[in-house]
This record gives sequence, C-alpha cells and structure tokens, in this order.
Amino acid sequence: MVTSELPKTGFLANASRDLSVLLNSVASEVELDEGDVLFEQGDPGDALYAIVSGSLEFSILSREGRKLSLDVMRPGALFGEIALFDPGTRTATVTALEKSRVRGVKNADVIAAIRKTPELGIDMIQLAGERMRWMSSQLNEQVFLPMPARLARKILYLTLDGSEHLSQLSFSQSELAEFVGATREAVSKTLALWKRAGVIESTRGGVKVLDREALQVMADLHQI
Amino acid sequence: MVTSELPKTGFLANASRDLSVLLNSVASEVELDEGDVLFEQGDPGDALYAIVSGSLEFSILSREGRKLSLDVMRPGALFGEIALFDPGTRTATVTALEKSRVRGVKNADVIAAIRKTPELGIDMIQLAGERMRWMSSQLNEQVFLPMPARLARKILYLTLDGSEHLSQLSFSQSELAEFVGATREAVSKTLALWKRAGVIESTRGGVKVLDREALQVMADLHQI
DNA sequence: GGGCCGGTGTGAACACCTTCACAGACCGCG
DNA sequence: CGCGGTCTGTGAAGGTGTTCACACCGGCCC
Repeated sequence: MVTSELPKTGFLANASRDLSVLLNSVASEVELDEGDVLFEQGDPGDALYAIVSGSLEFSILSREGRKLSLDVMRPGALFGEIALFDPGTRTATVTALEKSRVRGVKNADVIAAIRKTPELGIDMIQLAGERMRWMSSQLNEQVFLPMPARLARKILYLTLDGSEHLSQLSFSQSELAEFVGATREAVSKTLALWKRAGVIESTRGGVKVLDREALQVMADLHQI
Repeated sequence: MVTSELPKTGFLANASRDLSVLLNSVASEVELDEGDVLFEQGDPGDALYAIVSGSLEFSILSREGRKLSLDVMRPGALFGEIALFDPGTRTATVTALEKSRVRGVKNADVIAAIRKTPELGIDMIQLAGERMRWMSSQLNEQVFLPMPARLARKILYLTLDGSEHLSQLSFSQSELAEFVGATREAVSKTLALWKRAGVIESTRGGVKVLDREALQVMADLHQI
C-alpha cells in the first residue's frame, strides 16, 4: 500500500511494533506542499496521522480568526489521536510548513487492531497521556507567564531537535508572535532588547540563539 | 473490597461495564474531608479515580503558587487518567470541596484488565479524548477571551448540573477569580456591573444567575 | 457587646500589551 | 535598476487588568 520508510524518531521510536505494522499495512499516504492544510479546527475527523517527512504546524484558532501556534511536529510524530474514538470535530488545525508526507490510519482500523492486540491500546493511551501532559504545560505557560518568558521558552523549545540544540530558527517575528499569543510589535520590541543584550541575533525571517543560558533565565523571569 | 454503590452519572454512565467491574473489584476507596488534597501537581501518581460522592476541584498551579481552577468534578466523573501509562508526575491538583468518597484503581490493574478485555482500552482512549478536547477548549478560552467573557462562561458552566441549570452558585469572588485566572478585584467589578444590569444577584459567598440569556451574550462578547 | 476575620466594593496609580501609524530595510522580479 | 511586497523597528495613545489601599459589612466567638 505504501512504500516509503517510516522514520525512527519521535513517538514512533518508542511505540510498539504493532503500531508500525498498522502504519505499514492499512495506512494511506498524503503528500502536502508548503502551506497545505491537512485538517482544520471544526472539521470532522476520523484519522490518526504519523509524519513520514517534512514538518507540520499544530495550531488552534479563536472564533475571530486569531491563531495560536502550539507546536512544530517533525518526522516520527503522531497526531490527531483525539479523533480516534471520540466522535467529534478537530480541536486544532494542522498545516504543512514545507513539502511533507504523512500517513493516516482510519479510526475503524485502529479499533479493529486494538481488539486483536490490546498492547496497541496501551500504546495509544500512553500517547494520549503524553499529549495531555504537554497540553497542560501549554495552558500553564499561557496563563501564568508574561509574554517575554513565553517567547524565550518557545524559542528554546523550537530550537530543540531531538536532543540537539539548533541555534538558528527560521520564523518571522509575526510567526513567533503567533506562537506566544502576542502581537508582532511586542515580539519585535522584546527581541530588540535581547539583541542589544547579545542574547540573540536576528535577521530577516529568522532568529539565532547566541546565549542559550541567558534565554533560560528569561524563560523563568517574570519581567523582561 | 468496597461496598458502596457507584453513581450512574458522568462519564461512568456511558462507560463500558468492564470499567465498572474493575472499579468494583480491585479499587480501593478513599474518604476525603472538605479541603483535603487527593493529590498535588508534581506528585508521582499511578492511579485512576472515580468519584463516588461529593465534589472535587481540579486545578493547576504556577511555580509562584498562583492557582487556576479548571473544573468541579461530581459523582461519576473519572480523572487522573494521564498517570495511567505515562510514568511521570501529576499535572494538576485535586482537592475536595466537601466530604467526598473516591475510588482509585492502580495503573497496573488497569493495564492487566486491558490485556484481558481490549474493549476497556478503547473506553480509556475515549476518556482521554474527551479530556483533551476539554483541555483544548480551556486553552482556547484562556488565551483568546477577555476576563468578563471567561467569567460569564465559568459561571454558566458551573451552574450546569447534568442537563439542569442551577441558578445558585456557592463560590466567593476570590474563588471565582481563581477559576477565570484574574484577581478578586477585577471579578468584583465585573459582577458589580452585571448586578446593576439585573443579570445576576450576589450575596456573601455566592452568586445567583437571574438572566441566563444575558450571561450567554456576555460570554461571547469581547468587551464588557 | 466588642473585636476580629473573611468577604465585598471601589478608587488611584501603574504595568503590560494592543492598536495604530509610519519609516526604513531587504528581496524578488519585471 | 527600480518597484512592490513583506519583514522589521519604534513611537504614541489607549485599554485592560493588576497592585495597592482603604472602607464597609456581616458573622462568629470570647
């Protein structure tokens, strides 16, 4: 059905073999170009996805169209698991940040597979647990932290690649603003401060982390 | 092992029989007095709970000790499911609002039960899905809605009992403030406005909803 | 009753972030 | 090369909620 190799990173790395089998048998592969929307908040959804290649943005939308970006998902990531057994609409929007390939499994297929191998159910619950833990931390940050701390945290988080630290981050200030839930101007002013302090370097469409330690401090501080 | 009857409301009402069986066999019952903390954010946790009687508050804490209350859980509610298979610490704090009884099942017992009856795994995933959907809506509200709208929504939400509308809500303004993530003063000023408009009535330690429709409007508005 | 404590009402000053406005920089493209 | 669009920098004004400060009110307990 599908031929390309599944990546061995992200959640898939420690998921059971059962899930890989499922993704290699009944899954259907989808190709996305940069900017393509895989699904949108409010859509009915009945599939779980795994990222084969590329990167996708995970975001939620307000009724007025404001966007809060939450995560950038990379190969090996699994998502869309809410839709698995809870019939309802998508609670988030997923957009391709570059040319990407994802593999989707219908909920009916996953249910059938769980009935055969309960171990898969346990994996899925573990996945849900991780996601909830992460959602909970996002809520905590958004509610309790001031904008600069949220910005510092998101920059640190987004420059994590596995256990590596990338110093270069390719997001415009407007995109960063969507990640921290603030305006472009506010982000711009904070970045300007940090730039003057030698913590970061900023170029058109990107930010480079110079002093990771200093950013860690900003992430915990409650003023500038 | 336990003798008291399980309530037939909340999530338990539509959960499979398998879960009820589990809760009636291997569960251990805990008695809580008003103010008792069942578990606290950061604690290691390995149990799933069901509420038998009473009511419990579900909240998250900031590092500085600020509290955001998220929900009041009633008989039939299940919670603590993150801890089931994701070894880690609690992401929230659960406190008894009155004398309550809860029944807890250890994760090992649930895992064993799922291996026997996969259907239970499917139930658990559905539970996790509902919780995530709800968490997602909370994040959305906290980030995108101004304080008065959040207050109106929480009051409406907390006066829902099953499908009934209670008009009386027994929370002080400080407690309401913890629910909306704002200060007592801000809540007080907003309630004063609504009181003058005849939408609510407020007494010491409580609020009474007079005009539910009007509150619904407030909940959608983006200014007072 | 008197004192005290927790809850309530409200104003003033302030902080933080938004909105609006505009200028300059960079880049691709005709 | 010059033009248009997007990205960036920054200031002024405004709004929303916080912090601080204080008055008042109602119960409860000695």
